[in-house]
Amino acid sequence: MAYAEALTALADPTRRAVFEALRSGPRTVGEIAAGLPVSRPAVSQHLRVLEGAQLVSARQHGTRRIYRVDRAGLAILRGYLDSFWSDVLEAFRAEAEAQARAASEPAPKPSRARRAAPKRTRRTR
Amino acid sequence: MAYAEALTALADPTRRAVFEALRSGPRTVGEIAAGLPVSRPAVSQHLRVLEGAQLVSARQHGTRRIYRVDRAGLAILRGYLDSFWSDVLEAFRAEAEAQARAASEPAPKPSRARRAAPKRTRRTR
DNA sequence: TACTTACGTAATTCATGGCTTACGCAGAAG
DNA sequence: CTTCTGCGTAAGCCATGAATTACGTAAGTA
Repeated sequence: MAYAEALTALADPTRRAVFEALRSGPRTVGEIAAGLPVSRPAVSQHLRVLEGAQLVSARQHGTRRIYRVDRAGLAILRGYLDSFWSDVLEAFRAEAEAQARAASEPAPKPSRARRAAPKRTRRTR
Repeated sequence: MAYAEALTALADPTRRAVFEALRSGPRTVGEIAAGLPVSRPAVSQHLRVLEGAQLVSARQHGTRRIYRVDRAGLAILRGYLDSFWSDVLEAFRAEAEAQARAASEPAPKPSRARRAAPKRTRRTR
């Protein structure tokens, strides 16, 4: 379920901008903040979230922290989307096949019986 | 920039659950809501957001609306991550090469001059 | 025609979280 | 040792948005 953190992290536009700032290579916090319309502490907070999602990692170099993209979070996210993608393709295939099978059958009654009505449970909260 | 909407849409856990409910095939709004701890209107609102992100699409069938995964949004998202991934790999390669070049040089002075200090602009908002 | 089903939409409430300022701390520099 | 730089953290404010209830509507059904 690690992809959840990555998706949450990348949902915010500013945080995505922080992430994109590291796209072309490592940067310090100050460098990242200098290119964005938010304060440096805001960038620090975003970097913490990104780090928690394994999307970035940091190394201390003197008094400055150098952040870089961590491929782990990206790999997790790509893996999730890939599995979803293949599942969807499989579902499409199965659906098309079922439809083709139904078209070649005599249809027991022309009545509009689409689908067995699922058991309905009361939903309140 | 369409990937932004997709990321925003998939950031919410409930909305992700709605999306996942369509992973194995088309479903009606009521069916989706029956499997989730939220009300049916909530599911409707989530589906609207997902539709705006091109992650799902709907077809009317009598009185019910059948939602299914739209591959467009997924493709956009995967494309964004893929391009980011390759950029990151390229940045890593360039960095490793620069580091290897620096290691084989005489190093003009053992002083700790790491990097040219970037122009500092006041940042407040 | 009246009733029921399966929705979408509007209005409202309330929690999440993003941003700021203020502060503290480690490391380099003098 | 003192000063400055670069950064993380805390507290507080405020906007965004997720959920609910109430309502309206179109399409099947009796």
